[in-house]
Amino acid sequence: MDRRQRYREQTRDEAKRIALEQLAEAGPGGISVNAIAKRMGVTGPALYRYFANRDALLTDLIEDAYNDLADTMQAAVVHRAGSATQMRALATAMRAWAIAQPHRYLLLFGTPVPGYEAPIETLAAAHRSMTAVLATVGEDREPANRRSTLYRQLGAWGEKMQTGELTPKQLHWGITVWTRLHGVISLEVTGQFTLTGVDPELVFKAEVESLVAWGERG
Amino acid sequence: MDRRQRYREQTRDEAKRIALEQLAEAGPGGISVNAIAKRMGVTGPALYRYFANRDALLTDLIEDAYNDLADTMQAAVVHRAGSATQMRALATAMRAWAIAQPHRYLLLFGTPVPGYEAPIETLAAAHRSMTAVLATVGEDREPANRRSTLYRQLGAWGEKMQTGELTPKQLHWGITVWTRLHGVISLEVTGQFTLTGVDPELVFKAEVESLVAWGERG
DNA sequence: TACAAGTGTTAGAGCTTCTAACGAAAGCTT
DNA sequence: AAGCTTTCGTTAGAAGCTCTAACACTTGTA
Repeated sequence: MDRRQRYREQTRDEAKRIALEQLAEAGPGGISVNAIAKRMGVTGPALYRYFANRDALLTDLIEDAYNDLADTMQAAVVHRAGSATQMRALATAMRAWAIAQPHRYLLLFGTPVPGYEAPIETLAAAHRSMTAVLATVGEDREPANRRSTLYRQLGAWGEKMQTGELTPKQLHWGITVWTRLHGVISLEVTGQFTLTGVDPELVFKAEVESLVAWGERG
Repeated sequence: MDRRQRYREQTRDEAKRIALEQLAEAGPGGISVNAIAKRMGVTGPALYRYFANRDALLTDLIEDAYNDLADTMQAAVVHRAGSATQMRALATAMRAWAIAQPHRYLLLFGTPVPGYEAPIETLAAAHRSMTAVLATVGEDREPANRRSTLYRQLGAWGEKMQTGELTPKQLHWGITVWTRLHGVISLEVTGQFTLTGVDPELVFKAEVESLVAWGERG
């Protein structure tokens, strides 16, 4: 990494940092290349040497967020023993990440930014997230030999993901964990609980315990 | 309703209709007052006689969507007997509505449009949606007399909503139904299942059956 | 018939993304 | 060291956007 390249990285990072602030303040639509440049002390068109266009900047933000979330989830489950413990750690970490930066969570799971197509780079991050989820899966005490369409698709997915010895039932459980945690978190970060007066954290914790109880049944 | 007012309604409706097309094509950011006006055969500023500004137009779209979804859910559970049947009908209707117009579902539950604050008018719609969900709740065979914080908050919410004789446990179940259905639907409409090759409909149906089974246990 | 209300127009300020052309600085090669 | 190439920043400008102001025309009412 020579000098020029390092400087280039710094400029890109600073632009992204400011973009994240704008994102938090005014949503994805509030991110303006022009305004970022102004705050960096350069003119608007200068930034186009660093990002092909506004969409490219957004794509970078999304990729970073994917990786950051995957890191967080992975770190939460590693060095922990027992699927119940791992489940609680994973769930807590995931929600904490989302609550700390709702706009970033919504960048990943909210309204998709138009023109964005998940690039191959995010595949690795998605894979790491899912691996973290699958670490919380308990053992399959009575492997189902039912061969439904869903189980066949799950089997194919498992092979593609190289998940080792996990049964379709376990993979299905992983997806269920994912959808249920996301269900609560998503409604919380979009503010859908505020009208009810019910504390979303308590709802979330109850959902996690329900998952733990179900998981311990095998 | 005199002539002028009727004409005014028509103009507003046409503008909203075109806005929905733009929404489907390019997301919320793709909605342009100017472009709508041009397609209607008038100049840009003319539309500002009908909507105070772009945000007001978006707010109208959101309100309409809220009401439409509430109508759909309400219609799904009414004239049906048995909580399991009602649950399946509600879930199917909710998902069908979301899949048929993902952009509209995301207008409600995706990234919130900045500057939008849920007006009182949507309260009624939210209430009707929740009532539909609560219709699928089975009886509470052993009412918990546990007095946790969550149950106290649920109780207060129930009184505010005038839900009649529903116990906190039943209200909690209603919220759980809501978050779990939303969890799967939300990930489906944002395209998060596509990489897995697993059919979201099958995942959704499995989740519904899991809810039905849990509900029948009381 | 006269007046008021409603609806449309053009002009324009101020913002945006993004391209084109130009000048200056930094690094590499001979 | 001299010269060439790559990189980076500038200004100018096209084309779009939201939204306001001022003006004209049509419609409904007193």
